[in-house]
Amino acid sequence: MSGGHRSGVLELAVLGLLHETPMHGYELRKRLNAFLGAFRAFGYGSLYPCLKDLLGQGLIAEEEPGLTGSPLAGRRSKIVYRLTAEGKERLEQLLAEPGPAAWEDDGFGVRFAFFGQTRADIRLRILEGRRTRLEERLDAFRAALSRTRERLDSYTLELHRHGLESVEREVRWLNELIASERQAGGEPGQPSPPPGDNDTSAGTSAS
Amino acid sequence: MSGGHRSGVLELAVLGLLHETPMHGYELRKRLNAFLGAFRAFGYGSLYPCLKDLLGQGLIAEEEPGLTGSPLAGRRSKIVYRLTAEGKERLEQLLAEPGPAAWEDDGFGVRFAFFGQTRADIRLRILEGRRTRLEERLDAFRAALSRTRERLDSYTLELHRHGLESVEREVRWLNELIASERQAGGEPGQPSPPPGDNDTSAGTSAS
DNA sequence: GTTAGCATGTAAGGAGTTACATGATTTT
DNA sequence: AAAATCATGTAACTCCTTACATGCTAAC
Repeated sequence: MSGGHRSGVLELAVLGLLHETPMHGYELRKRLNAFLGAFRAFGYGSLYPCLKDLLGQGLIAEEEPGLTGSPLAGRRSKIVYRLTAEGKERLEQLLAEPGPAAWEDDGFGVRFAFFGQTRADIRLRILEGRRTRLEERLDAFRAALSRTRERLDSYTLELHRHGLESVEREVRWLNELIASERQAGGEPGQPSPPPGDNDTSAGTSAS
Repeated sequence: MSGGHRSGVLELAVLGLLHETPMHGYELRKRLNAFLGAFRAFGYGSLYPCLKDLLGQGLIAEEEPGLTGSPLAGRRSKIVYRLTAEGKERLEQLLAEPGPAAWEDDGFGVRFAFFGQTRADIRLRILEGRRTRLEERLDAFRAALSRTRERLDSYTLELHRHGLESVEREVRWLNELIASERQAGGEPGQPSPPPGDNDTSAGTSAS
């Protein structure tokens, strides 16, 4: 009934950021790109339609500055959005969602970035799901590689080797995170005990 | 004049694969996904429209089995495509194209996979372009990070740290490849002297 | 002779991107 | 008051994905 529901990374990221504090679109976009940083970036052409959509779904609302009867209330140039109760509910649902969405590159990335707002047991489930996903990918890939090995030239092989190594690297990273999560205690309900990551000796991951 | 020109990764990959040998669509798709492997995958819904399009542009052609007058010539169930002369030209143009397309994640990936068909000087230019691109990304990212550092929780920071490390890793990889290319001699015109990659001691990239 | 997998396609739509258009506010 | 940049939006388009529809061919 309200426009096509934009179910991607953006919706989640917007809800997550607005959960921390209300903001207007322009600022939201900057925070967004600082937040997702390395692995994703959005333009206004994506953000504003998304906001419109979320507004239509009642997940966010325009913040009323409390001057309904005031003579200046006609049209302000900044529109500050805040998360509604429904929005908060939806955010929690999205963050906890078990499906494949949470293991895909993008979906995992956003969810990880919001781990600070996520329950410990769900964090663990997402990390493990992601690891499983990557290991499946590795298996499928290695199988495919051994099937077609002789038909590929050395550049292609080098590309694949590098890709493989990157994925293996991420698996090791996940293993460390999972261990760290487990060690930090399994009590659910804790919003965010940060990973035990202050040691300055972590530059070289030996072996 | 002919359908919307699909200027993405797919077109290039299809042309590149058909340059090696003629194939029908089904096989092409398998080869495609084995070839791009880790970093990209396509379905028939992408491939067949692309073939149609390339056909319309005269870059590929259906292979005639030479029985125009034969009674069985009505409709075969396998359609084998081959690269035309125009297609070969376009392939070379795309592989050599200097623009940003060659430094983007996907564009770079395909081009690298086809380095075996690429002139040495162009290989070098692409590798260096990609490196520059990544270094710009690193700079922008580190700058953004130091600007907003205190507003991010430890999970977000961890995500960024990992992303940064991945990019730094790719830069090191590129550096090795560039050195290897330079060492293999700057004579242009050589289609594919493989990177000096037969040493079995390369398993651990120390430091 | 029917399941399994080869082989070719199309229609609808999702998720953003690019380019453009426009007004409000601050800086110089 | 001109320039910069903050702020909001839209229309068109890109490029690919999903789901579906359909015949052929080989195996059991």
